Amino acid sequence: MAERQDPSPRATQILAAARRLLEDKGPQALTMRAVADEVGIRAPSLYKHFPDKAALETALTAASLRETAEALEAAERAAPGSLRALTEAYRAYARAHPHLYRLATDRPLRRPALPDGVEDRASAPLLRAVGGEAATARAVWAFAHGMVLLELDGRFPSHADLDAAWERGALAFARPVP
Amino acid sequence: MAERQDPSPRATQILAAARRLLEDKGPQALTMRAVADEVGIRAPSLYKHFPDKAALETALTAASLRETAEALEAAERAAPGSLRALTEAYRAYARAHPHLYRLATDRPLRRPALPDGVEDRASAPLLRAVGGEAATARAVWAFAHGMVLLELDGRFPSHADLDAAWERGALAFARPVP
DNA sequence: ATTATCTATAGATCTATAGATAATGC
DNA sequence: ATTATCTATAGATCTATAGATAATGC
Repeated sequence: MAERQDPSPRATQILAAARRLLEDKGPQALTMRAVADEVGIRAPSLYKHFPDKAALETALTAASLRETAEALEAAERAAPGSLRALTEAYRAYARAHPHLYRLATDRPLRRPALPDGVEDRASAPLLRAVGGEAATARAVWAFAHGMVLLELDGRFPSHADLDAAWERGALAFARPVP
Repeated sequence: MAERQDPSPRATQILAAARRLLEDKGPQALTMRAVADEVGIRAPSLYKHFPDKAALETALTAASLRETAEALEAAERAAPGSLRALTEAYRAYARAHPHLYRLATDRPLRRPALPDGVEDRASAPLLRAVGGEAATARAVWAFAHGMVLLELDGRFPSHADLDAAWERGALAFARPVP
């Protein structure tokens, strides 16, 4: 679903404050009160601009998916057809915005409240890189998502060579199914 | 780190109640009050058996990792060397215990409080199935983790053929790196 | 003696609404 | 007129500790 209308300057400001809080201090710091403080108004006033906290989170999710799409599109332009370039770009975006990445990807999506096409746009470069094989694109997506989460959570042994694991995955999916 | 001692019957009972709550109603239902209610005591009494809520969660995490290891070992026995059998078993365990799986895998680990070797035990069957290539084992692990989370969260399109994606991943990592 | 349990409660928060007041736009 | 903002507050919870009391084990 498309954005109903241009967001007001205040709404934009609120969203920026929410993003700052989330990115700097994590999801537990993203409270309506803290957002209001950051903007310089009282918490109840936020409800004139967003119906509830979930709406704020959905807007942040949409922004993150859009930026992921942009990062992948840029990687595709720089190295057309390279799966490795896409996984590198995906990893770099997630590491640069860990909390935002998690908010956007590590839970169910409120699809009806998202702008039209943002999901498709984010997955399109990957799908092109694997020659349109949907099953392969989904497998690569899962691989990259899993790598990012395990990496962010420190779940790999500290001595693990993560570059090698990323490389191995990109390589495994690069060759067409025999 | 090994369990300091045999858990008391009460501690076992508390853990079972916590698990029931988590599995049946999700993480937000796992409160000290609810656990106590389930056991039939008052919340403050729980603290005679577990130092805090985190200790309870860590015990649940350890149980989940142990069960995952057991499921993978069983799959390995049934179909030695089959990567596909392992990913199937992994998926089946996660789907049978979605909330427990998430608690155990989708966040940082309190390693010092875990029983010795439980992490290694869970990853060993995978490592064996890929001929001891650590990078490949980590890539497969990430793939499986990502698939499970995306599946549990309903992030794939509803028409997506998830069996095909799982199959594609197992196939991609089954052939040795060229 | 020691341990488990209980009552009472501290101490923190959160999201969101109601209703009044001030500011802005026609 | 309409919109944004404010104060006040409802209504929910949570985790965890203090200190008293009951039950159990030597």
